[in-house]
Amino acid sequence: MAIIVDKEQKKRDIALGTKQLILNDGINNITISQIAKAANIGKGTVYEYFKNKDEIVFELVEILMQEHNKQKEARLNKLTSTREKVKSFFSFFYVDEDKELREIYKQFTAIALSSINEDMLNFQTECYILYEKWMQNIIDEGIKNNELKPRAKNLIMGIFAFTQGVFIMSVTTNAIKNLQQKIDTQIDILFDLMEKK
Amino acid sequence: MAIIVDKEQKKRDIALGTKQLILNDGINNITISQIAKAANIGKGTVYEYFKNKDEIVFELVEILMQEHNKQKEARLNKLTSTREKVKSFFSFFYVDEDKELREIYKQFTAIALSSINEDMLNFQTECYILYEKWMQNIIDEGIKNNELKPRAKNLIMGIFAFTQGVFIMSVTTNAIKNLQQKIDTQIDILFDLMEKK
Amino acid sequence: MAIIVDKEQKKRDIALGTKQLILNDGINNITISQIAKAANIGKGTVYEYFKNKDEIVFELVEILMQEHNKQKEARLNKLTSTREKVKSFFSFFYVDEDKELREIYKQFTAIALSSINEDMLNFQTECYILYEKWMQNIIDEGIKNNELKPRAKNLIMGIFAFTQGVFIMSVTTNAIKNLQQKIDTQIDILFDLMEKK
Amino acid sequence: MAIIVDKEQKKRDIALGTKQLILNDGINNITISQIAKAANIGKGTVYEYFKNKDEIVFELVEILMQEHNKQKEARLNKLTSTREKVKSFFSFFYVDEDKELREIYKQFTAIALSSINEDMLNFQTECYILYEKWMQNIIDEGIKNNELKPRAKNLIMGIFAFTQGVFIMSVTTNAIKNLQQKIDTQIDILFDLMEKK
DNA sequence: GATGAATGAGTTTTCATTCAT
DNA sequence: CATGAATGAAAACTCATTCAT
Repeated sequence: MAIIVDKEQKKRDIALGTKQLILNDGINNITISQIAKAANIGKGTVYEYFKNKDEIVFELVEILMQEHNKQKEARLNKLTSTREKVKSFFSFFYVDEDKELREIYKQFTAIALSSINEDMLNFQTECYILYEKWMQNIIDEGIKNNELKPRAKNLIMGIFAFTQGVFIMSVTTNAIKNLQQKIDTQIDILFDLMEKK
Repeated sequence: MAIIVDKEQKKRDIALGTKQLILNDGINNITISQIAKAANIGKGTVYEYFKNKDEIVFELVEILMQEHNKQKEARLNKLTSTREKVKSFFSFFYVDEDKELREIYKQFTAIALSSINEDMLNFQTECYILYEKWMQNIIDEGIKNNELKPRAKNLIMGIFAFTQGVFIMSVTTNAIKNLQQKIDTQIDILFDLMEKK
Repeated sequence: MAIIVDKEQKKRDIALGTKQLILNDGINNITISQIAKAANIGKGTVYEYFKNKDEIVFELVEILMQEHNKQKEARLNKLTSTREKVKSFFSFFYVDEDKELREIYKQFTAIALSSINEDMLNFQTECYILYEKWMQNIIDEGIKNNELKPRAKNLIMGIFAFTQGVFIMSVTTNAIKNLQQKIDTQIDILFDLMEKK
Repeated sequence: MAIIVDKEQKKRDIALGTKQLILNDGINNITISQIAKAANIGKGTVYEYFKNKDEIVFELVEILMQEHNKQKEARLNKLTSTREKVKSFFSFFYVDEDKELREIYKQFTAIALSSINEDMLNFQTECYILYEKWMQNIIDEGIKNNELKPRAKNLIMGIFAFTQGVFIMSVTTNAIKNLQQKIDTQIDILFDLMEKK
């Protein structure tokens, strides 16, 4: 039992050691040698834990995602109004605190777009479902509190696609100057439709 | 006298020859050797026309984009209602006719996300501005025809981000089952708000 | 006849156009393309005049050498004392005026050391003989003028080897700080032995 | 445990394997492939030990230099008269025993002349300083033994430049027929001035 | 289990030379 | 005569993966 825990921990250590490497050089430009060195292990040992480089990145993203979700929850718990909660929810795309994860998310999305595989597809799907449910609960609570009209539920989901899209556009063009404002405005428009006056 | 070659045409030919290669194997998996073979020229000749592989992909995307825009215009001209025009405008993301360009667009976006450079940034920005103006004109016409309320203009622009985002989600997750319906529904919601009854 | 002259002139033009290229990038790093462009002719045309790159360098060195010798003669004619004439003779190795030719001489010597051929050998031999005779004449004149003892002739020739050697050392090590002083001192030592008091 | 390899020894082996290759084909005409084959290793392995071809040549020159210096010392120890010691010291430039090193020295000098770098400059400087000190000691001993006049020290150093220069001339021209005689004569002239009668 | 030395297939890139016009 | 487009051989270099210890 203890050994299994150790093995899991070592996988995490290797993956986490890769984080700075990715941030500095980009996923496509790092080598197994660098990963091994960053984790203070031999090159061959990397293969004891991962089948290939993509798996390491995958492990890293999973770890960071979990971490991020904990922080997200903590941040959300500090807020009371539903509007603020929703804004905080999507602040991932612009807030300085999430800069590193955002960079890795960008690179991970690039991989997903150019060479998706079953595992990544399932992982991304699970993530999406998790966030959708999470958002669902926030909205439900707002309805229960008499903050929002019941039909709010139907309107809010498009915001996922919008934020994702406007983020991609902000990264790949010069046309989106103030991302936070763009996202917040969109949320405000929706809430003006959804809130009970 | 020396052989006179239309350098621009030859660049186009090489780039177009690369298209099937990219569709089959993906940008990251093709070599200059393959590109040369596909264009029926020597490896060295490729370098007479392009500094590196990325430039070829760039050239190809530019050519296909121009082609696509001509077809887009033709399709739009056949339609009369603004609603249908807008739907047609964003049908790029699901219509079978644009499948190939969509695949290349995906891969190009992947490059943009993982290693953007000045040229790509400018190109993508120009594209975005072009499409925004185009859409602007469609809406303006709808307003002029008394089809739409004047404030329609302000509402429609978020649709770019939405379609982009929902497309990415449809490709990277299993959660988006019917992309066309998702996009059309969103457009319908907006038009129900914008149309004069 | 006129055509032959033209052809010779064109050869000279091509070679001279190569000079700046060599000074900037080094003989090993310039291409036929660059040479053709510098001479404002086509790449194929270069081959009408030269069999290969080495021949161009060769032609250039011959031209510059002739030019240099004219200037050398002019400089020497301005001087009266034999000692000053000898110093001026070897000032090639340090004087700012000859900097460019010195750089090309360096690179030419490098070629000679790594891959000498019959033609280069003959050319270098002729150069050496020319300079030896020239120096001979200077010394003879000094003897005729009763400036030098008759046996001076036997002593002076080692100076060729010395200057050549100390120049190579000044270029390939940090140990030779003041090349002019080193050369002049050596000449002074010899003249103190050779001059009639 | 992993295979333990004496990395330094392996570097030496690779470099030494390159020696015959250089002697046969010249530094500029050998490839990494050839070097790998000569050392009975894979191409990639070469890069585990050296960053590029120049480094290998460098390593080889350092090894051969050390070897040479040991032999030089042995030869010198067998001699008693200072004159003979000095002649032996510079016999490197003509003696058959040092033919191979001389060829490599030639090619190394060619590299130094055409594309010197910090490391080569420092190496060559160190070599020069070493030999200068060595010669210094030989002369000092001659003075202590009452063989030479004390001022001998000042005269002898020019011999380095002379031998270097006359060697270069013997290689790049046909004008130097008997190199050994030229060098020995020069040394004799100096000793006639320096020796106590 | 862990290691890291060894590998060689695979890729990019260069450029002197040719030759059809 | 002049050209410059086309070439492909040849070279450097990379790196994921293997495997003997």
